[in-house]
Amino acid sequence: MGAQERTQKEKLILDSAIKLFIEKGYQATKMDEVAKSAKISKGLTYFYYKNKEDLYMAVTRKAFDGLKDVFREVYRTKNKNGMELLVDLVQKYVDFSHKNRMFYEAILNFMGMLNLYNDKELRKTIDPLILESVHFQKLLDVHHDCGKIGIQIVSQGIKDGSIRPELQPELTFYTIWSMLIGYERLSGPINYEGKEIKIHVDNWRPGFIRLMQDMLKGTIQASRPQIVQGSLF
Amino acid sequence: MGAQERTQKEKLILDSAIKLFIEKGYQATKMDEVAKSAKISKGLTYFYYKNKEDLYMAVTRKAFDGLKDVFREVYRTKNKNGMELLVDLVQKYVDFSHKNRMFYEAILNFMGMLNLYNDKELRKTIDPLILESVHFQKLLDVHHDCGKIGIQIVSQGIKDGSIRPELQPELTFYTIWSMLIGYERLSGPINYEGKEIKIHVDNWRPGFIRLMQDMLKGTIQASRPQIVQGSLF
DNA sequence: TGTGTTTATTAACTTTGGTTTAATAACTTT
DNA sequence: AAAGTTATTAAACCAAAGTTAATAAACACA
Repeated sequence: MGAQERTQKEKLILDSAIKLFIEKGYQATKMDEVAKSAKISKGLTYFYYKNKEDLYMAVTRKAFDGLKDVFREVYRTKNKNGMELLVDLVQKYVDFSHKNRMFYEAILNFMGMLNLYNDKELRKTIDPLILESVHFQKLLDVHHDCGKIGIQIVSQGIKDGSIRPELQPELTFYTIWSMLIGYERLSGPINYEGKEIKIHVDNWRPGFIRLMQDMLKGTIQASRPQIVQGSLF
Repeated sequence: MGAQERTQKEKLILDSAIKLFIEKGYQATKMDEVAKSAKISKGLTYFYYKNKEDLYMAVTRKAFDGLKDVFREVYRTKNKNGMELLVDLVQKYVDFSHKNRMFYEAILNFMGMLNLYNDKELRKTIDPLILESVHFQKLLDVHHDCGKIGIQIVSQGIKDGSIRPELQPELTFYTIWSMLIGYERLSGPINYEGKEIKIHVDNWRPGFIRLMQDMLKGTIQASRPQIVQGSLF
């Protein structure tokens, strides 16, 4: 059996895992089920993946590759200035995270691991098998690639004058990214004491983007009020 | 045995769990160990807590109470305008998250659960035992309280003129909070291909706060460049 | 102070589910 | 076709979460 067939079996297992992770989440998905869904024995999944977490890393890698496509797609757009590209990126990023909840959860989980990974002491808490994993290694690259593209977009915005020149592209892009991560985490309809409070994505997003633009532009259009449909109190 | 003693045993178990979670993390901490550390039998931990996750919810509750204290402490400060309070909050929030890594991790995890909780379909993926848990219920309150305080601070800033008046307090505060969440997640020294890239908290934080201020103020001091000590590329 | 009742506590048991193993089948190479 | 390598399975293993059934301690209250 050649490498071709090997990767096909791997993919079969991966697809089964993805299907189940989307349906029931990582924890609730059992290796038995993955194997059953892929119509192989449980043991074989351990031939292709070191353990359950390694399988999850493979899923995460697919997820992050998808996110990188979003970055690339935006970056390729012609006839837009840096600020416009950044707004596009925000829109597409949020869309991605909403349309691929499980994938995005995996990406966030990986970023949590990165935090540990980048700390000499805390790195020890990560399963060494995972650190060796080809998927984890690739994820480091892809994460870095995304950062690189984002920074390029900010740089471009500074060059074309759509972003104020005294900003430092690295810090600025990472701040934008951090906003996005938090935005995604906090957004969604918020329920409290039965009643739904309308800090919903669809309300929040325009204001969020406006705030980001204000932050990056040299001037503020103070006369444009935010659109609000509901109030918290 | 009265309610007094019951809560004392509960607290004993909780403290043991916290100690171990800090040392080795949630996953790596075994219920056996928690019991042993509390010098009781394993079965008894299941008398006081429904299951391991319920115990974790109790820990999370303590964590979020601590975060709420940060919010309250800032809000009580006299002789500062809204913008200054907000900057204080950011500083204290980030300090809290750094000094209480495990607690903050628990808070973020809870926010992830909230995302599921607020979605009719995804709510089903949460263990029903947890949804009933008094700790989970209390967490909904505390989360809400924090939001309330933050929104009050922004409102105050608008009243005293330190934050531009056309901003909507709810959306604005949630945007700030989302920035904080992401900032915390992305910050820390970033290692890539062996070399350490200096997007480190200590570099990033001043620029981060400046960007936030720019976003909220009517005017931008374009002449203050960000302090940068390293470059990505 | 004795008795019934509720609450606390334990040790031993059960179950679940990730991981290993040892044996076998299939394919490759020479 | 024999030897070697890779793929595959069923069954065993085992760690750790969770349950149970029996007992002890506390309590109520007559």
